[in-house]
Order: sequence, then structure tokens, then C-alpha cells
Amino acid sequence: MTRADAALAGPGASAGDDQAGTSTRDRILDVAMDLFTDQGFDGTSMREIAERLHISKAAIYYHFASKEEILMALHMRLHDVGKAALARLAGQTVTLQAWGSLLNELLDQMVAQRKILLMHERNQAALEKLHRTDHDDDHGDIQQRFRQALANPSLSLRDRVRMACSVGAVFGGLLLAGDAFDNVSSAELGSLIRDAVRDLVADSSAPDAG
Amino acid sequence: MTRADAALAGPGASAGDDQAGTSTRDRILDVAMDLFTDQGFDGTSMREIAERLHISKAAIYYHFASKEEILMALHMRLHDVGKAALARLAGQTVTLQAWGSLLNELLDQMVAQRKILLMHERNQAALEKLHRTDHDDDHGDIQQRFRQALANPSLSLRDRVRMACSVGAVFGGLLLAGDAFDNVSSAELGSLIRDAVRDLVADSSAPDAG
DNA sequence: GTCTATATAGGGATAGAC
DNA sequence: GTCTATCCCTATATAGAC
Repeated sequence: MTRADAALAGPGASAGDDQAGTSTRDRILDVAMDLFTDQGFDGTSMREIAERLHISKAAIYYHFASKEEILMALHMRLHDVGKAALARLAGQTVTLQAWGSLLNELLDQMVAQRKILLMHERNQAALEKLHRTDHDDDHGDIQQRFRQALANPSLSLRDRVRMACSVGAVFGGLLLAGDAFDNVSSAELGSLIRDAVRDLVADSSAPDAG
Repeated sequence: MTRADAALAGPGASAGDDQAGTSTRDRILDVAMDLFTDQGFDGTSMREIAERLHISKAAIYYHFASKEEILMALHMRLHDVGKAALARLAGQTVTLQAWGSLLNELLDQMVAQRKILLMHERNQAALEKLHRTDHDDDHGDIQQRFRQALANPSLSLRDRVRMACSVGAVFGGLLLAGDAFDNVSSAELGSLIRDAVRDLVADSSAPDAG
């Protein structure tokens, strides 16, 4: 019996660490995150992960039952962050203003987690497949909820487009620049993006769209 | 000898078509675009593409020498669009205002090409590998130029972040909503995104950042 | 906890008939 | 221009020794 069998049940701590990694498990996750981001999930083999850590392929299977379980563990690192915030929105209609303040609250965490955010953005296909396979998870997926809000017919089209644009703006500021903003402090980058988002969700009254 | 040998030399017309596809070659590209978007490049096999078209795997190899050549052909569909516009920026420093008007010009085309834009966003890893392999192309890559502009030290950090955010906003408005905006006309969606971008690049004078 | 095999499957690509 | 059949490689995952 391997550790991987119990891995799904109790994740323990280690979720928030970034440099982390005294444990082999965390080091596997860190390396996998980098490789999945650069080469994609399908473009990365267990052999590559093992080689970079100077361990064997089978050693990884001691910690994770499958390659997909590695991806799932990485997904959970991010998912837990937005979970609480998104729960607040359950049931109620999300206005543009509410959206802005939610984004405002989440921004610091998004800046901190931008590496894993990038991994998500670049592995949408693999992550969707994961969600289709494991439909035993009761987690209302974040993206799904997000799209529900954007489809809400009680909001004006203008506001819904603004909501989508504002999230895109955050992603753009964090991820689109490549390494151009790597030397910028998280606080400063967060502050600048915050200002930009504010301009997008500030209601200068809807002009014509309904 | 197969057609695939000549495919790299002369692409012919067919680049701008969207529903297109009387020719087998175009139908292959259309199907591949959808599958690459949904399942990822690596997650899609030649067998799947062939099956959906009710032709054989080998039939595809008559039109394309490799799977990567299909991806490259799709890449070119989008690349040609931004090429001309980006050429204007060569050499000169790109201000936030110039960035805004460039984006403004490109927006209609981006709306029209949003399907292929989404395919690009979701297959970054495969596309980068493509560019690493084929370094015989003289095309200054779009993303590369874009990141150069964002790294330009003669611009304030604030403006550079705004530039990244504004592009992200366009992507967000076009792609992040899933199918929520599918029923919206291109003209209206474009107009709403345009307004959002204007708010981001409008200079209300830089506050403190340098 | 980590190793060396190995089973098994699937993918990309080619050959050659029609 | 499309087919069938096949080659070859790499990947995931497992078995079992240490």
C-alpha cells in the first residue's frame, strides 16, 4: 500500500506554502506546477518530473496515485482560496458594484497565488477533463459560478461585460506580462491593478445598453 | 509526394474564412480548432480529428505533414491579422495612449476572430514549443513584441500595468464568459468592450507611481 | 521511501494499394 | 485524395526487490 491511497482523504497542511517543500510531496507539487505551466499538463511526463527531482518515476507514484491526482492537488491549492469569498455570493444577484468589491478583496490573494493562477489559465482543457471525470466532488466550481453570474439576465449587458472585462484586467496585469513585472513588489502591483479595476466597475451610469 | 510538402510554401487564400470549408483542408482546420480548444493540442489525437470528419488518419497526412503543421496553420490565421498593426509600432516607444488606439483599431478583428483567439489562449504551451522548434521563421512574434512594450523602462510602471490590464480586459470580455455572450452581436459586444478599454487607458494623470 | 524492471495502451507517422 | 495496415516510440501505471 502506498501513501497515495490516503492522499485524497487528508491533505494536511502545506497548501499555502510557496517555496515550501521539505517534504517530497510538496517538492513534487512545486516542480509539477512549473512544468505544467511551461509545457502543459499533457506535454509533461512523469519521467520529467522525476528527473528534475532526481528521484524515480515510481517514487512519485508512492505519493500520488496518478498524474491527474497531482493536477487535482494543485487545483485545490487555488480553489480553497476563492471558495470562501464566492460562497458569499451564493443565491443573491451579483451587481457590478458587488463584483468590484469582491474582486477588490480577492486581489491580494490572486497576486500572491499568481504562479498557480497562471498554471490554471494554461491548462484549462486538462482541468475541465478532471472535473468531468471526478463528478464526486461537491465543490461548486469557481469558474462555473463565475459564468453563471455573467449569464444573469437581470443585469444589463453592459454590466456583465464590465464584470468579465474586470476579471480579465486582473488576469492581464498579473499574467500577460510574462516576467516583465517580476521585479515589482506584490503590494505595488496589486495597488496598480486595483486602481484599474476600480475604473472599470465605477458606475458612471450606463449610457444606452440594456 | 503529398500536398503537405507544398503547404508551407503557399497557403493560398482560405485564411480569412470562418464557416469556410468546402475544401478538405479547411474542414480539417475548422475541426482541429474546435478540438484543440476543448481538449487541448496534446489532448487531441489525429484519430479524433479524422473520425469527426469521417475520413482516415492518413487522409489528414496528405494535407498536413504533421500535427504541428495543423497548429501552425491555425496560428497563421490569427497572426496575419495583428501583423500589420503591430508593424506600425516597430522601433518607436509605445505610450499608453498609442496602446489604447492600437487596441481600439484591432478590436473589431479580435471580436471576429475570437474563436481562434480562445484556441491560442488555451494552447500557449504547444504554441511556444512550435516557435522554439521552427526558428526559421522571420516573423517577430506578436506576444514577444507585446511583452517588449510592457518591459519598456521609459514608461511608468502604472502605464505598463494599464497596458497589460487593457489587453486582459479585451480577452476577458471576449473569452472569459464562455458562451454567455454568444447571442450578443459582434458590434454590440465590441462597442461595450471598447468603452471599457477607453476607461482603462484614459489618462486621468498618473497619481504617484514612477 | 525509493529503486529496477515490465505490462499495456495509444499516439504520430509512413508505405503502398486503389 | 482517400484508404488499410503497420512500424516505432513514449507514456502511464504496476509489481516486487531493497
